Amino acid sequence: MLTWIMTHSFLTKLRSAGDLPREDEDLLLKLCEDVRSFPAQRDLIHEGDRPDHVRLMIEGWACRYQILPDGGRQITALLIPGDFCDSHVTLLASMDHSIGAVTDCKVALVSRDAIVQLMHRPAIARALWWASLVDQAVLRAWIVNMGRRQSLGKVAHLICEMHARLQFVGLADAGAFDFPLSQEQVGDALGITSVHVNRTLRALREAGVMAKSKGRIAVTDMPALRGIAQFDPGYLHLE
Amino acid sequence: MLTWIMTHSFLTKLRSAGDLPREDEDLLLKLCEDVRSFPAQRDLIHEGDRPDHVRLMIEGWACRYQILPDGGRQITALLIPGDFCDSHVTLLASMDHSIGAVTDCKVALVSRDAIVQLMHRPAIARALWWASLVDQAVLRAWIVNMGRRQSLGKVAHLICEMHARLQFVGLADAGAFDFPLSQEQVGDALGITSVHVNRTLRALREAGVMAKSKGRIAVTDMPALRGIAQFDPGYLHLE
DNA sequence: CGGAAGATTGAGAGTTCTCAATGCCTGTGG
DNA sequence: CCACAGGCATTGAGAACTCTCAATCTTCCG
Repeated sequence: MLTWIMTHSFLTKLRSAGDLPREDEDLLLKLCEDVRSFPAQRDLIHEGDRPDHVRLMIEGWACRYQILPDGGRQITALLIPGDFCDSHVTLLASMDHSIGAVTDCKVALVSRDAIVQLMHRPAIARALWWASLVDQAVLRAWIVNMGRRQSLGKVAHLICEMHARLQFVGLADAGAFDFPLSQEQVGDALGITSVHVNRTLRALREAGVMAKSKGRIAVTDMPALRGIAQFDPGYLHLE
Repeated sequence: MLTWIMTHSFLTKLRSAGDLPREDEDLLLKLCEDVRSFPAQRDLIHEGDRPDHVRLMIEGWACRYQILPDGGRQITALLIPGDFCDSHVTLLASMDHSIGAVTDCKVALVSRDAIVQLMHRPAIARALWWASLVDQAVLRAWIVNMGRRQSLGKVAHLICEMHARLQFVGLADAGAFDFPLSQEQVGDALGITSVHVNRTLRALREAGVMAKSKGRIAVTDMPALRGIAQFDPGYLHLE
């Protein structure tokens, strides 16, 4: 599985930043031998921690989130296989947010020193920089989503984005894919109430564009869904 | 002015990432000799452009923004002196958003090649990486702001953030600072209507925490304002 | 079978938007 | 120096969207 994700997911993403020499690929594969499992709900990293490892998602979903003084919770990013949890490690003093496992997860730990080593490899440094820029683009897209769309568009856009990202790492086919977020979690990600998420999902179902059951989504009319979401995948910089 | 901003603003930020050797500072200063002026409203970079320069804000305010198919506009970041406009240049194919001048601006252009050179300097590479991580933290804070606060808190938080950032680069004192955004632009940044921004500003004024006239804000009760905003400056990673 | 978590639904309350109308300030031209 | 146009800011009233607070239903699991 690890080998699979490194070759099909993470490396695929790195390659998007340019060609990666074969020896760099080997180096990366060797570094990720320390893989840990986390159960759903458990925090991978907690706000205030000073992690000395960089974490790479291998399996499962996780999320960045923050808790506000009034108890509100906001999810600021969803992490799927191939995503880095904390590019911060080597530079910022401490985590300004937490990362929690949405489902059971497998995460590869790479030591701080190993990352510093890796950064000396031009191709890898470029790839990590590229990944960071894509993360920024996704954050901007979320801001646009929360600011300029109402619930129907928000939910549709989230579904479109996760579908595109999952498909890119080989975890979704054209029509259906795993989507393990509860309605409560979708609400926390979009800044709306779980009750309203429920009504919105019903509206999307009744519009005939998608259906969700258990932890799985089936998109029945992708063009319509993308229309509702005003979804343009360009910001993901995939291909 | 250029020398001033380089020493007091940008370099101050870079130093936050660690000590910067004196020769690196000189190198940076020399690189920023090509400074251009842009009038308010003009785009510095337009979506779809493939810029071959990195731009550093020297004077004035600018904003990243996106226009949606339905005509809506969302500002995803505010740029003040010392901020980079486009760390993207060397890696991503094209801009996925535009950057517009809010006020008259002065911007330093650094060539792509010069940046690549700079990245070979460990201290500078680290500093640029650090700046990018802080940008991400600000984006996450905006997501939290848009998702979990209502208008009063949103506006208060934006004011607190800009005050902290301006103060860090020496452009604000404890009580007052320039704030050139129109109510329309504040609305575009926060995902609310300019009409509602107006009512919200009035509420803050009537609460006695701040006043805004022309392009200037005077905060009369910072603790109260930060309380309303639930503002915790930690995410800016200043100091 | 019982319990717990998540999903679903209804009804009323609250926030924000829309659409206009009006007021204020500034720069321009006579 | 004044009139006037244009861009913001301000205000009101009703509509639309989303939230809150329960209550009920389903599903999953021990």
